[in-house]
Amino acid sequence: MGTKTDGRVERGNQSRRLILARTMDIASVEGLEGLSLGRIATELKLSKSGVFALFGSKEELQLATVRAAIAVFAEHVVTPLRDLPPGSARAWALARNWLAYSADRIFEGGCFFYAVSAEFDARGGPVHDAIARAQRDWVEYVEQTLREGRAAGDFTDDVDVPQLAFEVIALMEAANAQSVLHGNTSAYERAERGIRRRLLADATDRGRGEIEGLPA
Amino acid sequence: MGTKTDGRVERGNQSRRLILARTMDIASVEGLEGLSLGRIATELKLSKSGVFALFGSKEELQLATVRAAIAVFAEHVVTPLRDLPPGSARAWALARNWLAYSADRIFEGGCFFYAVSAEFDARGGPVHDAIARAQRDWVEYVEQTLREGRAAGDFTDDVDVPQLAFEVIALMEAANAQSVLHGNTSAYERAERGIRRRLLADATDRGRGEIEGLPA
DNA sequence: GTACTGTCCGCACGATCGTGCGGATATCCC
DNA sequence: GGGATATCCGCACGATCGTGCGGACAGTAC
Repeated sequence: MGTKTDGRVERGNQSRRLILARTMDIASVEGLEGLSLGRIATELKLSKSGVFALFGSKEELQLATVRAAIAVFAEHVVTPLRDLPPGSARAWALARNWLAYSADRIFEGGCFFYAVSAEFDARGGPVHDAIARAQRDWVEYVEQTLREGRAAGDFTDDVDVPQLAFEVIALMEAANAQSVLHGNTSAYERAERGIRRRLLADATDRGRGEIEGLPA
Repeated sequence: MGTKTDGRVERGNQSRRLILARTMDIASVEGLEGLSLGRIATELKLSKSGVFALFGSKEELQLATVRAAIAVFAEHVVTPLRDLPPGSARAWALARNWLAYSADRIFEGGCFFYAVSAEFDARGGPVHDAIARAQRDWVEYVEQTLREGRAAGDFTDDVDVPQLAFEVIALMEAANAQSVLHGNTSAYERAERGIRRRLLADATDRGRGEIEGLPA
């Protein structure tokens, strides 16, 4: 449909995008509760009530920030795999993408979801639910990637996919946590080595070759 | 020295203990920034200025909370190992203690340090430093345990101790994270299985026997 | 043109925050 | 006994918080 773009709405969307770009970075460092309408307005030279009006409530701003972060995450970690065929090499690339996403500080405070998951994990409410859903979707995606790799003959038939996904994700998040907390990058190498070995442990000869043929 | 107990400071210490018992639980759920003097005073039926006076500042209260949590952590995870000789069985017991410490919700929001590390990892200041120090000490303790296990002949001579410690800790924290976020306990079994397998991978025949002889 | 709608602002509100001060009370030292 | 010290309180302060209201302004629909 040639829905004419409403100039007013478009201007609002631009403001929303500007705000969310900032709130994602703030939340990755200080958490979603650290967001304050007054502070955001001051930093971006907007009025507090203007920021408020664009989202309706603080909670809605937090939810919008989570949704925006999901899009950024997907863009950096998932989308680049677009053209890779299923297999162990794809799983390996997924892990490397994630480590790069964390190490490159796409979000100022490292992985956005590590920060906000720990903040909201033990609470209730819509924000917790949105984060929990995102985390579940991510686990599901990793498991899906591994299952496809098994179907392609790169992982053994009796591989425990949820177990393998759990361990791979654990190593990734630990690398992010240690790196952000101590400001060093050695954890990424450890995670990479651990993940590589863990994938190889459940790989078939074919799957092993797919991984080992790639640059370390 | 027969330092007579001053009734005044003893009373103060009792109040401090009462307060810290509450702040540790609050912080494990809502973070150290979620602590508010007014709220604590109301919950414990104290005056806000009284709570304030006992710690001097909010930051000092946060630091005292971290110190108290370190003591609780050590009591549940480290102290029970007192009588176990060095070896792979000791390392395995350490991991199981940690998983029990998390699963039993010694702190209301799961592992205290997972919550506050994620909260303060990307910030500066004394609280960040205290948390980072605690984390470093913990990693150091795990590595020490593994080194002693190697010296006892339970792990291979060429075991990469920091790498092994990193992976074991990663699995523990991932179990805590997933369990608290989603309210299920299956992650603990996954972590246990993963840690067991990971320890066995670097164990000698002797070390393997030590672990496998124990109840699963 | 008029009527409507969405963005954005200025201003004010009640609540809560961390902190400081003065004093009441209890305990210790001499 | 008197003087010092530590706990704990009531009260008030300035700051910041999320939220609501009324209006200025711009773009849309007719």
